[in-house]
Amino acid sequence: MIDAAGLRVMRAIADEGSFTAAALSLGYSQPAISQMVRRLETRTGTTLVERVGRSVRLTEAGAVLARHAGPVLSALDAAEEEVAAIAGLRSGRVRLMAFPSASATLVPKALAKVKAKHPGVSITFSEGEPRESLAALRAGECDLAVAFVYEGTDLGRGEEDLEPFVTTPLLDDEVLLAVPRSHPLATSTQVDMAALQDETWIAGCPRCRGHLLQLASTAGYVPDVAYETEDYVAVMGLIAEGLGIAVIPDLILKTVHHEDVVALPMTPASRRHIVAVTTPDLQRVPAVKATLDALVESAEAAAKWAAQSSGR
Amino acid sequence: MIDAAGLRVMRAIADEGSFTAAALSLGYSQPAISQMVRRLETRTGTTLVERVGRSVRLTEAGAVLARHAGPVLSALDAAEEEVAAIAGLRSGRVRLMAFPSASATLVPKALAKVKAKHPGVSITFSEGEPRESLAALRAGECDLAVAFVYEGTDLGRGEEDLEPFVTTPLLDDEVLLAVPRSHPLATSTQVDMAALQDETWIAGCPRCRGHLLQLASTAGYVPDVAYETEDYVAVMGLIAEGLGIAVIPDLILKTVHHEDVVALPMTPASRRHIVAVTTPDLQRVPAVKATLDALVESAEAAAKWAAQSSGR
DNA sequence: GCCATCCTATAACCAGAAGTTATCGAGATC
DNA sequence: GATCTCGATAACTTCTGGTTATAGGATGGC
Repeated sequence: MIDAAGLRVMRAIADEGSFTAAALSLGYSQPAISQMVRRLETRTGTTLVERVGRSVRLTEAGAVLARHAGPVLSALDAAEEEVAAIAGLRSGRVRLMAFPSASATLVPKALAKVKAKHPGVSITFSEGEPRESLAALRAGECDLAVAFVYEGTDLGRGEEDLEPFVTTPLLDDEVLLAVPRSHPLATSTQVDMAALQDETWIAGCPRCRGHLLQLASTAGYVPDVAYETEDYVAVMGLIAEGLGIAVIPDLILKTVHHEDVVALPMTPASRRHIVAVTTPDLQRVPAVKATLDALVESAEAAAKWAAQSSGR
Repeated sequence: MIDAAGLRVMRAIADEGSFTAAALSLGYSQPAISQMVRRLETRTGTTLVERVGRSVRLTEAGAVLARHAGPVLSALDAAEEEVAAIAGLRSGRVRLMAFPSASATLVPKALAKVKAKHPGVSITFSEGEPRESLAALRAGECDLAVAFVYEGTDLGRGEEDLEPFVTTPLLDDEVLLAVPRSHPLATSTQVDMAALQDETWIAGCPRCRGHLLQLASTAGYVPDVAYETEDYVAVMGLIAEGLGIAVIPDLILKTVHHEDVVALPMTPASRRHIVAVTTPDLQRVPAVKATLDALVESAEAAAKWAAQSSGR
């Protein structure tokens, strides 16, 4: 019934003492004020201003409205400013989730970028395997997830449903075969998956295990998985001791290096795609967008560095 | 830019959890909410709600708006209620001025009526001769004045300018000649003004003095005014002691009665009109209107009583 | 796996709020 | 008494904020 614009007008009249001056101070024309007051008067059913001579004076009811204008308008301004701060990246919060090996380099770099560019934006970060982070995204407990998809597992179908989300490719991570330096194949430049039928295998996380099974399946056999651990330091240790071999993404090999383990390209080549996942709506939230952009930048830098490093 | 309606919608969405439920709770249709949110989003330049599956969830910015809705809306409601109270006569203040002899009966009766009917309305009352009360009315220091005009002095012209005001007749007060019981004319039923050329006069307030001068002037002489006082009790005392005679309005004679003074009708008959005066705007203010109505009622009752009393 | 159901988005439309310019009339000023 | 200023009014335009009707996508039961 009564709105902020009305209060603003009444306050201007109280402050300025005339319709014309109030109109000027609000950037309106004089008749606009005249009509607005009349509208308010019919709405409230009371006289709000007293037209005396060529000036006007507020009645009691009019003074009441003018008096209430202050609190209401400043509260509105506060709300507007708060939203503007979020829109202008002077404020805002992003809840980011990423799988563990992404946390090592990609995420920290991106966080640093955002922090440098938009100090007001706070990012809360937690680790989680793709399955968890996507569930959190779906549940609204997370705004942006860094996940991965193994090449070959159909995007959009299968265990994780990427349908309601938008994915942004970050890195293509080649999956390599990790064997002990003492292994007969350690000197090969390339290894055929089909030639590994009799090996003993070490599997990583459940999804990685699934990927291994799929690779073997395409090659026509079921691998003998002797060990399972999500701790890749442990995996490297196991390999170094000759207890088995494993398929390990390049990105992980870059972080947990072991001198007694060599990594070899495989045929058929296998990759995992590291992607940032969010919803179309959240992607438009400035802070989320900024974080996403930072992730893309960091990923590009990492890819360049990787290319150089593999080049020499 | 951002208004109360928008906040109300955002709060409803936050409370109800869906556009449809919010629409229902606000009495709108569902598309109205949908559009309102979109409008707000384009205005703020930020995503406010996250459309997830068949439900919606507020983003950080959306939550900010919903959070601010409470204070703003309740402040608006308070303003509205306060104005409604004034409009509904549950509140309100009237600044009433009346000339002294009106204060004796007319005004107290009217005040009592208003107080009984609208206990929330407070009336501040002060005495003042017509000149003062009209000045106060003009200056906005008074909402309603009870004044009088002597018949013969042109309404609307002369010393007090009644032009910008609206006047409501209250009583017609006959002006009588007050003489001591011992006066030769005391037994007359009617006295001609022309026959009083050689009397010694007592004048009341300046205006009453002016009226006396005018009456004498029409009768063709200048009266010998020996005493002037605004205190009518004193006037009566002076008359009773045979120090002079006076023209006194009936209403005053009713209140300050003296057994040694008799009041006689005069020819030509002279009256003063007692009126309530206010501005067209103020007359529409409920509390002022109620007080005015009460004055009219009290005046009618007084007139009836006077008719009976003069009848027997 | 399909169908019923529930939710949001969109289109097309409509009324009224809210602004404009142009002009009038009344008060105040010199 | 002429002039200047201020408010009211009229006529018109624009755009906000609603409506109904309908399409489209997600969810959940059978």
